[in-house]
Amino acid sequence: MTPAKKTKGRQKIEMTKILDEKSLAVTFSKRHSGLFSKANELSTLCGVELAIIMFSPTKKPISYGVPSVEAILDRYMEQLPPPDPRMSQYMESYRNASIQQLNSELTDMIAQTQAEKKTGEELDLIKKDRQDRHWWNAPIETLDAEQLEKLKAAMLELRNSAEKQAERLMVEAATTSTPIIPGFRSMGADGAGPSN
Amino acid sequence: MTPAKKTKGRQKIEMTKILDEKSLAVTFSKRHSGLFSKANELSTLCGVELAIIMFSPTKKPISYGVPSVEAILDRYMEQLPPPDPRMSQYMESYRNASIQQLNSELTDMIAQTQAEKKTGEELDLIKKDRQDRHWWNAPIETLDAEQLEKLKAAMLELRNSAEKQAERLMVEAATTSTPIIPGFRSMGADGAGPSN
DNA sequence: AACGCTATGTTTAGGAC
DNA sequence: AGTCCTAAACATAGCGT
Repeated sequence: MTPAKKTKGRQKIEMTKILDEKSLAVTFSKRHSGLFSKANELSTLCGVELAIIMFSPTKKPISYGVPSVEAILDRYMEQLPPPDPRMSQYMESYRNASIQQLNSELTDMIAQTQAEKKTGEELDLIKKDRQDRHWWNAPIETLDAEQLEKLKAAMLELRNSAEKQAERLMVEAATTSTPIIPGFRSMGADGAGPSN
Repeated sequence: MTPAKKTKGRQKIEMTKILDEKSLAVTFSKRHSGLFSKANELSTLCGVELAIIMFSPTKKPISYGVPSVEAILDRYMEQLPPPDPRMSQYMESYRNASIQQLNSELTDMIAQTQAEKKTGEELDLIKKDRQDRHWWNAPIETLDAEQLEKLKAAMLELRNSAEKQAERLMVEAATTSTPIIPGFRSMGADGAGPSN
């Protein structure tokens, strides 16, 4: 007998550009989310940091990144050409001084986030006592996993935008003949200025 | 009769970080190439330009890009999110926590910059050519005392923009709903992108 | 454009080289 | 780390909503 199949099921398709605009849109929609899903799995399974940037058929930029696209891009570009020695000199002191510390705090927080997830139920009890405060205003210990994720993401964003800002500003400082802050002379501690 | 299966076939695995270092390496190897393969298919089927950048478990950078990673990154860089002008009372505690620390360390670094200035002489000796495909890679001719002066100003600027960035990010983190796929960012989803 | 559906194509865990 | 193998898990084409 014939089971009378309801659909044709998945059909094999040729691996060339889809011409029909309609089905191209559908395929892109399905496959791009599939790709992101795969990326997410790879990231969580292997603890890997990655970023995907693409431009849809309608030229719209779509991106996915763990911990963030910016973080990956910055890290990727850092290791390409050996930057100017002077640049690394200042960036290094910058990183070693402030950013790295912020980074280590984040690392601890991230580790803590993992732990919190597992014992997430205990947190519900603690939360009740602190509801008069905004979540990010509360001690880390009282935040639930979701909130910690947001905070973590925010701080990671902050760290990377700070790094990027620093790079941009320092390049400007070194290449621009126009003062970044018109009228700015020096800061209190210095008072030296262009001494030589 | 028992068909006596030769293998267990594909087994379902838990979607958490793989602990066993051996199988993690294997899984990464298989899945990362699988991901690239999917990316390639998406690219050819839909004529889409995309780039994937990742850092392997051994921290090695691996990338895939059509037509090239650089092309995608450059194009992506051109559209950046505008800062959020409205700030609020939410930042009070955050300032007092992280930014304040960043601030003080920035101050220390600026002081350190003063010391660096003394060795500014040798900077003139270093003049190397290199590619400057990215803005922050632009050649830096010299870093004389006057430019160091500007650098300090830039540092102060950095501190300010870091605060503003922090405010924006924290507000976003506090108001944004949890994404289905952590880390997913579509230009249409967050409303920040200028799109085409 | 997103979601549901089913049948089928594709990927991959586990194991062996 | 790459390749081959099997069988089960998973992704998705084509269709309807």
